[in-house]
Amino acid sequence: MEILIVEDDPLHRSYLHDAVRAALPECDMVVEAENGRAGERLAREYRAAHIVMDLQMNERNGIEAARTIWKERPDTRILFWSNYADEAYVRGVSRIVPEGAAYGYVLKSASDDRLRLALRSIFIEAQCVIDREVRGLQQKSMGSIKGFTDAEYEILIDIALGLTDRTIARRRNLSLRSVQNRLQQLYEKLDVYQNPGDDDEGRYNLRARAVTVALLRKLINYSALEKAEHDLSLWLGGSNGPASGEN
Amino acid sequence: MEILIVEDDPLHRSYLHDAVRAALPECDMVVEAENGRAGERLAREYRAAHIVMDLQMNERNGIEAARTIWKERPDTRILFWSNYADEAYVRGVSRIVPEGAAYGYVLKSASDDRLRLALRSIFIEAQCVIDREVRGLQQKSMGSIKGFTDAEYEILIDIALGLTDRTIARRRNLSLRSVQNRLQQLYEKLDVYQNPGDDDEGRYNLRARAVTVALLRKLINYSALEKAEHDLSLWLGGSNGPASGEN
DNA sequence: GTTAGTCTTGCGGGAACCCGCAAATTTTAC
DNA sequence: GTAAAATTTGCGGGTTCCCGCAAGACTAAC
Repeated sequence: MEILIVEDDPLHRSYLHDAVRAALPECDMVVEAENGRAGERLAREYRAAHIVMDLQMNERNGIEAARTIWKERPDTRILFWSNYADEAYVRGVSRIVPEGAAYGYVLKSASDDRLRLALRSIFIEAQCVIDREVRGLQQKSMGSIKGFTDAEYEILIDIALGLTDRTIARRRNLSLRSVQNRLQQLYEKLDVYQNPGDDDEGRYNLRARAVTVALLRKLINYSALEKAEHDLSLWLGGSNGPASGEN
Repeated sequence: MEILIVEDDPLHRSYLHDAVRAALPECDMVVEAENGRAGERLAREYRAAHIVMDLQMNERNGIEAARTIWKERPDTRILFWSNYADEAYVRGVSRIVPEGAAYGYVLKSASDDRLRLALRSIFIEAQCVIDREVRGLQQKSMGSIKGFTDAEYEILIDIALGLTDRTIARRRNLSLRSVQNRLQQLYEKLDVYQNPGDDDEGRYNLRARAVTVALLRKLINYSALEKAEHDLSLWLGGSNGPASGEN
């Protein structure tokens, strides 16, 4: 069995290496990559079926890398090992995991034991392992309570990018008013309206405020913005006519 | 000689510990803290004169911690050891370093040797050591070329927080029009105006766009926002009349 | 089908934003 | 000192944003 490690921090990389060796004696080869781009390349080169990698890397972040890897081999098993449980990451991951694929999401703060267990569960048993805290977010983001709709998340991204209502309307194929409706909906969910009990003042610019609140709540983060910016430039460049099937 | 290490990642902490032991044989005691708050407490407890710490920690980030530590003992020598060279961090640090204090700023990507040298320079020679890349940013942020004025940075923060023009005017003791002037100035420097050669469309909401561009350029980042949000709530709470001598 | 619910769209208006213009003020330079 | 440069402020208006109201459209359940 071979395992590919994708992690930019040398210390964490060697820690992971040791952990893999210890947890999986049946593993006879460990390959390391120090960023997403190298990770993709090595995954292709070695036909890697077992990968453990960080989200948040410089050259190419984990979500991007995982997406192309899974596009080429949907049965690859990937364990995400990340510092944070930002909703942006969790949403990003569960957006790209293929049907029926085995994957895991473990926080770096987890104990050695927890990591060991996750490694064995995924790579031996082909079983999904998702950290408790992450699990919580997943529930929220998907379904029932207090979660953000895809529509709401989408428009959040759009105003975070700094688009005007009109541009958003064009991009999402909506009328101007619909865009504004979604915005109001978003403002409500983010609870951006200042407590009117106060003075009439202390007012916020709702649009800008929404973005900040989302950032502070970790609904979006730097890499989500980075990706969104990239998608946007594609859309702008690509004869902004028919919506390219960006999912 | 005693040294206090403030770093939340256990791996990095123990690496630092080893590095300190190796670089400074004259050091006879190493104390560790796992976040900014604990760092402040231990610094007070041990009257620490030599500290090496991370920026970006959960409980209380490095800049906050350094500020209170330096407020109590301005001659404390602090080596900042950080992952990133965001302008937000660099600006934040150089904003709080006391007159004549010795400090350092080394990136985690630096070699063992570079770290060793920095440790000795600061704690033995009382000499400032700032990483090349960081140095570049510092120049820019301070002085001559392409840098952002304090005024510009200030208003950037304000719109990032989602304040209206009127609220900003009140907060900074300016007229409405002056605020808008500063905004235009900021838009210009951030180069937010879309290329007019294109279609008449693709237009941005300048205010929101400015914030995103600043984030992507790492002029501001999560912890800067967090601090700004905190300052804002102080100002809002504190009978938003006379500007409290913040900073 | 009908009924209720959500989503979309248009209209209209008040508020906020963006900004050119020009006068008043402060800062800087010599 | 005086001149030049940068900031601040007011006015005015074009644009965009925020949103209440109300009429279609589409879905879901019975």
